[in-house]
Amino acid sequence: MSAQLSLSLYDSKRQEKVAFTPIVDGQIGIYVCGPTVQSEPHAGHLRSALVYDVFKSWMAAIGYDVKLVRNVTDIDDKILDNASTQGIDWRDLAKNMHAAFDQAYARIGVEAPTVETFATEYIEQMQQLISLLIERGHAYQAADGSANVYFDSASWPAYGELTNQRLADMEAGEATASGKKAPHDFALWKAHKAGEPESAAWQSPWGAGRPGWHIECSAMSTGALGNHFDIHGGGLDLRFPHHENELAQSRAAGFDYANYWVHNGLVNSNGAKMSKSLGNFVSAADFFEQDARGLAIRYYLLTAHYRANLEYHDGIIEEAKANIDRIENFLRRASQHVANLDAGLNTLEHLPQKFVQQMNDDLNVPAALAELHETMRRANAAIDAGEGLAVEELSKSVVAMLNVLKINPISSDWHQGESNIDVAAVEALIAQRNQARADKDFAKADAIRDELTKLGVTIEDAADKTHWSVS
RNA sequence: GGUGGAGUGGCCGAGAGGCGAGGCAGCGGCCUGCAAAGCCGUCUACACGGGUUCAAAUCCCGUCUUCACCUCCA
Repeated sequence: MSAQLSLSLYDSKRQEKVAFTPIVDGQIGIYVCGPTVQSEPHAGHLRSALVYDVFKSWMAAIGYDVKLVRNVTDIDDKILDNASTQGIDWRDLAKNMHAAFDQAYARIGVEAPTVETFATEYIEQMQQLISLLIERGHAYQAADGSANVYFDSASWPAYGELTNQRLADMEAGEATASGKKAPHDFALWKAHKAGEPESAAWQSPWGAGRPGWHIECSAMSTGALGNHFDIHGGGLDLRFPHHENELAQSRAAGFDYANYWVHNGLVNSNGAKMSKSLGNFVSAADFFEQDARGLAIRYYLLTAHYRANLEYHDGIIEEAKANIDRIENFLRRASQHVANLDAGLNTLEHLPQKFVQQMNDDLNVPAALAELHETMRRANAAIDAGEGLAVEELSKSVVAMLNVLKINPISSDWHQGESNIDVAAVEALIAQRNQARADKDFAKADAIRDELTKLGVTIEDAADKTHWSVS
């Protein structure tokens, strides 16, 4: 039985872990809600993007042809507001923020999705979808004669099926505005408002305006993957109303839509969801200040299961760095015993069975990391015991696991960052120190080590030579 | 009020009826000129109260606490 047959996922709609079966054998189409490019990325954006990146690479590792579609919401109230506040064109704000996101993703090793869709490039499809919904009796133009078009939630009895809620039980919200029939009807098309830039309005059968948020995703996902696709993902906070509305309008339009829904947990700080008002907000920039290289950030973001919320506090990136150091130390040690360890080992044959099982079991990365550490421990012990065959096998397993998770510190993905260390000078000092050690002049040896420490150089005396690294 | 979660050792964090996940920090030891690295050991935890069972952190009932969503949110 091949590994790909045993992949299981927690489907948030069914609310249970289920065996995954693709629509087309050997292929997986995933749509995931990306960010609204209104301001700089934060810790949560990074985690979300990383989760689906790991999904994608794991599915590819076990033999699937994966098409990952991630959208960019580049037209939205907040974008217009923020641009207006900053006195710049909203399109420039969106473009700049999009670049900031891309850069942050790249720094933690998140690959570009197979396809990236932009809301502003799907206006045509959104309008067609809205027309279809009106035709089918599931949407209506506002009674006040404005260009607003709403989804008629009462016309769709299954509304609430994603999150197991009934309209009657939900909080009523404010009074209905702008010609809405019911409080939970949501905007498909929003009429252009006075004061908003002309560039943010598109002509439509209902009048000038712009799309509502939910319809964007229905149009982009089905546009890129077809009306029936495998997996829809996004942050836990998007389940309601965003995904519920997406599902309702897509089904009401006659689409099968997604077979599985997955939701990633949030990054919490002080036990609560980050927010600017609570003062527990962690930006991507805050992260990179602590780890310019990005690898420890990636490691940290992988330490919790993707569905669980992940706790952030000061020092936790340092802790992740300690793990990376341990991995790096191991690789340096192992490479003295095993040739070509840094070769592209990521095939299933080198992965421990337990690791494969854990990854297949709803992407249990923390448990897979436990297997990584366990294997490193055994490999270290084998090195101590001089068991060459075991050393080779275990070391290759370690490298294969690191490559699958893309946390291999010696991979070219993770350049050390620029350093102004004078290599020749460092090596000269080390040579002097080793001479002093040979002469048993330990006071001098220690003085040189202190000097190196001041330069930020950490040394390690092995049997044959002294290794050094920049901290 | 509704919906979905969570409470695990100093911290992070898996697991989910029996076999002490793992990491970080700490402590003891081996090794080493000393460090570092590594290994071994140690710290043996599952909110509370009942119940089921030969056996419960894991199942059942109840209680408490807490988070998310129902407004934009990854």
